Amino acid sequence: MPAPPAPLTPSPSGRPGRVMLVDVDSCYAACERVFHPELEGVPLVVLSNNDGCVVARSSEAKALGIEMGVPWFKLKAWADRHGVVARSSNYELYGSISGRIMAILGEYTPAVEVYSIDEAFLRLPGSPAELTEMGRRIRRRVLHDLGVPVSVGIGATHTLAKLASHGAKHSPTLGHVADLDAYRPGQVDAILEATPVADLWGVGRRLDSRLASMGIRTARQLRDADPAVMRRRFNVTLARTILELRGTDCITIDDRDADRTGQIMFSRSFSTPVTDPTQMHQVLAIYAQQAATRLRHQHSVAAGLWVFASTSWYVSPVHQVSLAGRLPHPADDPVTIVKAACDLLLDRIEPGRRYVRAGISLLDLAPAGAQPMLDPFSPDPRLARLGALVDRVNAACGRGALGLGWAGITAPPDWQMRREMLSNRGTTHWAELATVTAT
DNA sequence: TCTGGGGTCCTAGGACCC
DNA sequence: TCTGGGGTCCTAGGACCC
Repeated sequence: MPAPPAPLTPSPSGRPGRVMLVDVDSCYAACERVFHPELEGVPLVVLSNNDGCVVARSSEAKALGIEMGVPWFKLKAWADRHGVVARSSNYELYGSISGRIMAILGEYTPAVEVYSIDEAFLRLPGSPAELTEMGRRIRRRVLHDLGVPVSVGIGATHTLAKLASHGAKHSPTLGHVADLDAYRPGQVDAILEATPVADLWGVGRRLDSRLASMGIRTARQLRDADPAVMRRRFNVTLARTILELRGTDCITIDDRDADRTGQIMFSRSFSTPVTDPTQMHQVLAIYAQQAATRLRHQHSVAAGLWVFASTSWYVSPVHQVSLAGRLPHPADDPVTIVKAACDLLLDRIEPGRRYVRAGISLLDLAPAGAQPMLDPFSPDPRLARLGALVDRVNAACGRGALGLGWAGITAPPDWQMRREMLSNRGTTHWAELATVTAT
C-alpha cells in the first residue's frame, strides 16, 4: 500500500486549500467491469430500473453515438448488431464500490465532501504542482486497489474544479488530472471562452436558453457578467456561479450529516401496468415498507408523507393521483406508514386505469427519539419494536424475507421491476462472490 | 408491448400574527 | 371615498444535479 500523503505547504487564501474533484469515469460501466474484465474495451451500457433506458455508457458506447436516456427497446436491435453489451443497474454493487473509493479518499484528507455515488470534493492545501501530483497518486491508487478509473479536476472553487475535471476527462494529454491554476490568466480566459455556458455546473437547459437570448453563450461571457444584475434577472444561484468562476468560493456541499437526508422517496415503474386497487394496495404495502426501512436505517422518524400513482406520460390522457398527509404521530414503523399511505391513495385509484408507476415520499423527517410524546394518541411501543424486528430478520435472511400484509407474500408480483441483465453483487453477497479458476 | 429514480436549493405567494 | 405594514412560516413548483 502506498505511503500516506506528505504534508503540503498551506495555501495563502482565507479558507485553507483549494478544491479537488475526484470523479469516477463512466462509473456504472466501470463497476460492471470490476468482476468482468472481459467487458474491457467492449461498448457497454447500463439500463435504468425496469431495463427502461440507458443511464450510463462506457467510452466505447459513447463513441458509437449512444445518447443518455435512450429507451432500450428502441436501441436493442441496433445495439445487438454493433456488439453493445447491456446490464441492468446493480445499485448494490455500485454503492459498495463507491463506499470503498470514499474510504480511500478519506486517507488523503478528512475534508471529503461526498457529492454523489461517483464524485467527491476534497479540500487540500498545496501548489498546483503538488496537487497535480497528488491527483495522479489518487488516480493510481484507486485504479490499483479497486480497478476503477477516476479523473481529477482542481480549482479555486467547486465550479472551477468541475470545469477542470471536464478537461481532465476529455483531453488525452492531461492523463486524467487537470489543475486550472496551473495555467496563466490568458490561457484560463481561452479555456472559458471555449466552454459553452451549458457545460457549467448549475446551468441547465432552461438557463442556457435564457442566457443565450441575452447573448451569453460561453463561460467567459458569464464570468464577466455583473453578478448583481444577474441576481436580479435570474436568481442567487446564478450569481454564485459567476462569483465561483471568478475564484470566490461560495458553494459548499453540506455533508455534516451526510447519512441523514431531508426526504426519503421510494418510487418505481411497473413492468406491467397495475389496473385495480387490490394490486395497488400491494404496491403501496411494499413501497411503504421499503421507505420505512430506509427511514430506520438513518435513525429518523417522519411526520408526513406524500403518495402518488400515475398512468404513462406517453399515453394521453395522463391520469395522476397525488396526495399529501400527516402521520398520526412521528413514526418509523411499517404498520403506521403503510396504513397512512393506503388511507390516502387507495380510494382515489380508478379501477381499469393502467397505472405504470407509483411512489411514496416520507417528509418532515427528524432524528428518532427527539420528539416529546405529548400526544394523547401516543404510539403503541410494540410498533417500534416491530420495525426493528423486520429489519433484523431481513438482514439475516435476505431482503423481502419478512414483510407485513401484502408485502409478506413470497411469489414476486407480476408488476415487479424487470432486471433481466443483472450482474452479481460480488462485494455484498456471499452467494454471489466472483469465482477464480486457475488454468 | 417496452421511455429512471432519486435528491437539493430557491422563490413566490398565501396564511397568519401582532 | 378612505380601509397598515412588517414579519414568519408553510407550501407548491421550478430548476438543477447525478
